[in-house]
Amino acid sequence: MPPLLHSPFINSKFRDIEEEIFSIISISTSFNHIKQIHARIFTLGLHQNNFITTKLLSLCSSTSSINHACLTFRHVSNPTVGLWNIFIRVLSQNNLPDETLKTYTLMKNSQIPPDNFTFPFVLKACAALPPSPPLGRAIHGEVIRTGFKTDPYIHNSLIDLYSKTGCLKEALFLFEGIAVRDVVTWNSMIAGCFRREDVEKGRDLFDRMPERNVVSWNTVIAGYAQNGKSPEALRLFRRMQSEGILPNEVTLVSVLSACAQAGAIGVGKWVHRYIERSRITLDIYLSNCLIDMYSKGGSLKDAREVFDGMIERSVVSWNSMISGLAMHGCGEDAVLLFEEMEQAGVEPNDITYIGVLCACTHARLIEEGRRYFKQMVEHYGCMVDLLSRGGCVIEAHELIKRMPVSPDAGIWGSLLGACRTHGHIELAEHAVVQLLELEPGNAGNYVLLSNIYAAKGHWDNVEQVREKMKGKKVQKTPGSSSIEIESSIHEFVIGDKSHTCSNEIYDKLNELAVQLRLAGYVPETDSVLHDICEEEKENALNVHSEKLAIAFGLISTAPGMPIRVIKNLRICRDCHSATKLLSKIVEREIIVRDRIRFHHFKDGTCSCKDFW
DNA sequence: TTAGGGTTAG
Repeated sequence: MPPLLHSPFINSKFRDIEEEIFSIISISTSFNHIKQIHARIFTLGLHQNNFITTKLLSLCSSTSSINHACLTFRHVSNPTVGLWNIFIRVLSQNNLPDETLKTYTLMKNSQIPPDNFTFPFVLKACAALPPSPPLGRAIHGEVIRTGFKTDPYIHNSLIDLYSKTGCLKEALFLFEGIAVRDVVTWNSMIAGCFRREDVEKGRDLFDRMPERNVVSWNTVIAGYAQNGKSPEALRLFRRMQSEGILPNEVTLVSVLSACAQAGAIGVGKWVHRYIERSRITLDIYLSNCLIDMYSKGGSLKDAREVFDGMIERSVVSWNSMISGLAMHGCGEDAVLLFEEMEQAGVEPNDITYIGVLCACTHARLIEEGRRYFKQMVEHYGCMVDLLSRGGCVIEAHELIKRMPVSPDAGIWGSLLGACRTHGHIELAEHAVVQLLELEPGNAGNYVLLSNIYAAKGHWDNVEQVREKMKGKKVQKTPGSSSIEIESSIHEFVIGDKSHTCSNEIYDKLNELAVQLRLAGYVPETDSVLHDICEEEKENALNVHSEKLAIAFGLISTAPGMPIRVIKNLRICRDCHSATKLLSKIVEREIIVRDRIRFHHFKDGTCSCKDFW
């Protein structure tokens, strides 16, 4: 890089020294430039110059040269309130809440009273700190004492603070309490509602707001996506487009995340093409989302293409690709990629380890799993899952007992799931007792226990569990399956007759049932929870949501086209064996994504090799 | 100089 300050062009053009420095700062882009400029400022004795220091601090901020910003600020003997504010802004915007608050205290100790520009950044820092409610309230008190509570920026910052720290009531109180609300006020409040999972309230505000900008749309689309309501997120995205609002990078990140959740690869591909032909930068967030969308949509090849094409990768990029490979049963490739990641010097985090252990679980790499586990003692939960699903239920339980920390619900859940597969009633009851203490409202735990009793024919116990569920007002998550046809998501629940093509779907199902029987299919009725007769059990199995989605897929797509179905829970054993046979009968590849992994059914077999 | 929206997991 050429030395900026010795450029004859610059020296001759700017006689006035202050103006020269200012011009150089305005064209500088790197830390190297800053060092040169700073040396010159010192030589010329300009380090007390407020105007120049202000510009230099802003440059430090935009190049993330925080240590240099501290150095610069420390050399000013009597900083003005404006300079304090800029320094506080640099710290706050660079995600250093502790330093921000320390500097704020230092400012007050130097007898410089804060002004309306100080508080927004101090409040932002409060929102980023864990013990923030009391701290935030203390600063709120100072805002009131100093008479700034009506400042619109500060008011918005307070709403944002309370909504980010879980005090939605306080945020709403402030929101309701002002006469003039700008678009930021509304956006902050809506984001707060979605963050606290109050989707209805967030939507109500969004519908009522007088004027919306791209951030408003992004907030509500992200809100739905993050609350697991991807079809609504995608609907809003379509509405946003029909209203002529141009999406930006942030919009598309949430849209892709919704596509990944819903397995909507058609919409996802459209977004990918949109990015390529628009002015949107394919940044690291977007690339990561594309990887996730393609792997969850069933196209590992496209995911890998995006990953391989990335110039810069974050830990999230590696995690998404590793989990993608694991999800598709490519355990060895996932492990290889993990090793590549370590060689690239990227520090793995807990999510990486979860991905790697999942890869070992799905590919039966028990020994490798044990080896990696030694590197990740804190990830006991995954190890319990690996052992449990591999059939080593007792060993898994022993491991839980040996754990140096209290096992969480996930660990007991893994053990319970394995007990179901391997029929360990006593251990299952033990796991349920632990689980119900940790998460009394989770219906899944009751359902698993009930399934174990049902599989063993202990109907009295099934009834007891059902009564307990009723008594505690626990509701089971209904199983549902969805399929994307021409960019629309069609969702089915068990016995669903609400679809407009319902008659055709049931005709197809009946036709398939006959073909299945002829091919030697025997229903696995122990997948049915209820205490009903065998024939009724068969009927209940026939109308499972995944079967409805597959039947709809068959009648809505051309012969030979693959069928992709997304299920919110695990695929049941009966649907698994029926789908294997179906893939052969109808000569189609059927790809089912369940809650944990993919099943690629082809020519009568499944990629999971009946182990999942 | 001043506020709001983004990715990966069992």
